[in-house]
Amino acid sequence: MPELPEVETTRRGVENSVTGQRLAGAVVRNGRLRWPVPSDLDALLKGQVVQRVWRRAKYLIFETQTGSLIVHLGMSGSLRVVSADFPVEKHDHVDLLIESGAALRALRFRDPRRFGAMLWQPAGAGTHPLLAHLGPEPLEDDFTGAYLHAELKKRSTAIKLLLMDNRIVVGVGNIYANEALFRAGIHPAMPGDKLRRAVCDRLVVIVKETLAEAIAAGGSTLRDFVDAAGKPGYFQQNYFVYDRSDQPCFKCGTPIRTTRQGQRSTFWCPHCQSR
DNA sequence: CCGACAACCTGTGAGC
DNA sequence: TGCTCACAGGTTGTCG
Repeated sequence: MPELPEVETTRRGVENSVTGQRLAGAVVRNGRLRWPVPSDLDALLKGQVVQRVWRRAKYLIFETQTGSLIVHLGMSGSLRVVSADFPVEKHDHVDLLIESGAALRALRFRDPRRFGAMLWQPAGAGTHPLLAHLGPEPLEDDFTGAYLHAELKKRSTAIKLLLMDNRIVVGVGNIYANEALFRAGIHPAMPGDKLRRAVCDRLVVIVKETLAEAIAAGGSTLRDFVDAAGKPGYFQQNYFVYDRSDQPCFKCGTPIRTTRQGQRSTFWCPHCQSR
């Protein structure tokens, strides 16, 4: 489920419910995620006030006075604000308990595949090894055509794999790598060092636009998902190429082709993405 | 340093 | 229906 737009939508959906709130602790039903959830999570969080909720790459960071809780949604994770007595379902592995007057609420972490993570970092979260060596945020001003061109010059790997390499830029997952390359007219197998500066300028703008559009769409269709009793929805998205193998390209009608790169599915239009 | 790929885990849909 | 297989939005770790 989560690419960067969903993670950012989740952040926006939960931040008002937890910022400035005191935590009553945590309930860990299954701590066997990507890495073990700290066994003393309840004690670590009890009494802490959440000062802000921010995002770095696809990590959500709940900052308190004594440290930061780092949350990753993996492939299938979600976070919702529910009443603490709301019935627990099969893959609801962790509740972060939020004191809010008389009613106890929970920030409930669900993750069927358990590729997600929940880690504690006593100092600033930026010093955590997982966050220490990440490339720029795609939506920030330091992700520029000049920067991308300089990075790609060193590499002959296929551009799609480089776009998904978090040392170069974070937060571009499989869907948006496919979509951005279609929009930019770039063949996904093009070696990185073959992209001219002007093409990099254009690709950077397109990556930003593609992610920003998805965040806007997620925000509009998932507005109340944190309060909903049902499972969180996934925003309706008209993909140009993703998951459209053999279907006609929306621009030229040529059947969309599919292959694998780096053990991930790649979709492209052989006519529109000639270079 | 780089690239290739195995691994973590459950659910779902296609095909037989 | 039920079985088996391939694949799924991510990322780390290991190997050559």
